[in-house]
Amino acid sequence: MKKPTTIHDIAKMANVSSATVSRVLSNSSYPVSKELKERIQQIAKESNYIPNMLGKQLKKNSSNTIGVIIPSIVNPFYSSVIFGIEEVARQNNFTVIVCNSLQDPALEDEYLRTIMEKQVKGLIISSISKDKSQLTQLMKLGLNVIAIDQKIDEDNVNQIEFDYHKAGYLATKHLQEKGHERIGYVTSKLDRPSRRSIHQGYMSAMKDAGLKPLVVESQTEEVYNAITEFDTGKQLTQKLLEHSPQPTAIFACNDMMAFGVINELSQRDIQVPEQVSVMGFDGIDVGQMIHPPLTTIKQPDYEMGKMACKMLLDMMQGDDSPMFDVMLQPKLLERKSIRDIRGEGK
Amino acid sequence: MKKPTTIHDIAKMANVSSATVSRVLSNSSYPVSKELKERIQQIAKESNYIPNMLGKQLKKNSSNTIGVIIPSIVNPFYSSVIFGIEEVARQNNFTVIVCNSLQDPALEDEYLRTIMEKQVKGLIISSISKDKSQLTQLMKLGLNVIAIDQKIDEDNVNQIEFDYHKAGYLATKHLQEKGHERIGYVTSKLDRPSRRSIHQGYMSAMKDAGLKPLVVESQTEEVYNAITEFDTGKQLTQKLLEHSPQPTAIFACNDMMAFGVINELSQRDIQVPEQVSVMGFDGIDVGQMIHPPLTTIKQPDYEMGKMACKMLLDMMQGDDSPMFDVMLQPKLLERKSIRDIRGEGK
DNA sequence: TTGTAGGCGTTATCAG
DNA sequence: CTGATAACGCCTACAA
Repeated sequence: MKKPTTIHDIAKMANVSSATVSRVLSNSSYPVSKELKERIQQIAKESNYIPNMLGKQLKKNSSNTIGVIIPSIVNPFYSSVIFGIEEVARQNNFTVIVCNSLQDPALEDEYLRTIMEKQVKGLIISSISKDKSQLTQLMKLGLNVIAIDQKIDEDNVNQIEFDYHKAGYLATKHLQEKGHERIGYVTSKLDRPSRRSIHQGYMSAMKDAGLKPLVVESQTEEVYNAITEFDTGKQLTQKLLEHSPQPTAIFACNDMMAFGVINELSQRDIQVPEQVSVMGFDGIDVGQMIHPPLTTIKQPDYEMGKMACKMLLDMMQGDDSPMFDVMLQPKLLERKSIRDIRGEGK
Repeated sequence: MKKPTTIHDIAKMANVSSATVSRVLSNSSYPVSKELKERIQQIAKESNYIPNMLGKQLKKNSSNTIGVIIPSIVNPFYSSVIFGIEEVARQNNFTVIVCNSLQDPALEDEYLRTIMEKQVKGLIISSISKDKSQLTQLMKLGLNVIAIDQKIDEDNVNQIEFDYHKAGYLATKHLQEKGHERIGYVTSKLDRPSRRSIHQGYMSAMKDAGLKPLVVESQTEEVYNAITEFDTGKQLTQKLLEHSPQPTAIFACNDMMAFGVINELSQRDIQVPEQVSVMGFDGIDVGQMIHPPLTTIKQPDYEMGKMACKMLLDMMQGDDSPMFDVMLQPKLLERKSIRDIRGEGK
């Protein structure tokens, strides 16, 4: 395991100065005679030269790296986002550092620190912590920030959000259009802006249609966990069914929960969608593999990742054309878990 | 956006040399008087000093970063692995760079290159490319490598694998113990060692029990994609059902495919598990949310990530205690998709 | 077109 | 205990 070759080594071998080698090997526009250029490239190849980015980056004071802080990569929603980010990053010769904050503000801060130390100049974050003081301070030191999913109300932070309100509205509206009037909404704790927005979307749609809302909210705070969501879905369904008259449709705040809803209904021999319709939220793949395939709302997660990364790179290039926040629009994935009950006695 | 403070700035403010500042701020064991130490720490804090790792790392020639190359982070199996890796990495002040190779050897090589350039000294890889020449060359240059999931037959590469063979055996055996004799195996293309091992496990178990194997293999090569697996499951089930007498149990090479199997059976009004039992493979969360909950084989993915990272860090510390390859053992998750048919006329 | 030399921020060696 | 000073690998005025 000998020392790696540097531009100086190559300079010696070629009997030129290291400056010239640098100019050739870094594809500088600086003029170098063709003959020399080729010789140097040749030698570099033969000696398996690998540039040391630390040197380069120290000099340039930037690291061709972007940081991504999200609650948990295990949440398929976020892994799609990252997938999009990573794709764009790679195309631009950037590298991605992934950080799972686990919804823990302390961890989030710790990661922010490491990111700064590593001279990362761009960050995509779905932040959960209330206190944005560290973040704003770091921005003053030159950190470019794009907030995804969870809004950050600070100047110079560009947002790229989902239109949760519209999504909630859209889902509810769709159920109404299929003739449903008693539509229940089951949701995990309304302790995050995104969840509150969906809820509000539901409320607006009900109000606009002159219908009485029926909401059941879970009180347990939890870190993302598929099974928990599922169980919550079951429990909330139980509660919901205590109401009389029973709803003809149930809208769940995420797909896992919708699975729970369907499961609970089946266990009580209530047919979906014959007796009760179910609307999900998220559009995860398995939704189309269950029975009945789940009608749901799809948020463009992968696209969010790509767009976030593009915006971030623009921002870092000091592209001073003004930036705008983006609100990504939801899409209805119509499958088979909702029944059209128009024109029926019910 | 002014220049960041360096140890020199702090040195000036404290009227000491930058050497002393370095010794204090890097927690060196080098003796510094208590009084000075405190003063420097104080000033560092007041001036919001953030160390520049590029400088440090250039000097030390290492980057406190590990690289992870996997086919795709969208595959929940790999996102669990990464989750485990990231956790251990963080605890040891390491940072993780994630690379999606998309099963493309060219991309894999590209990533390897960037990783080396960034002076990353440790790599965890699930490699898909046949040609390991670049990898071995990089190892000579000091790259520490742990291979996960996909075996790499090179010296100095430590393996941490799943026991796919045993897993396949275990699954088949379980079906047999429930009285099944005509057990079909549906699998995606047997073009990877892992898949071949499961298949062989199945074959051994059938042979040991004196039963005739019944295998249907997909011929399409594909990148990981949940829906594709599902559809493949459906198609292969169709084929399988053409055989007579029909199997009483179907074992699928992954859970998504098992979902497809179940779906196809339901569509043909074949009850699971009453008429045909189904065994999955992977243990993804949603398996317990479908109907019937899927009996399956769980590979310890998260643990694999943790272990891989621990081993890698040991390796990088030049811990010269000999390393051993690890074979992680599968576990049967018994749920409701398999029926006990012992003592029946069938 | 090429070379020289200084510096990016940090640590380590060697004197004081 | 503290301080100069020389690296680490690369880039870039500036000079030739």
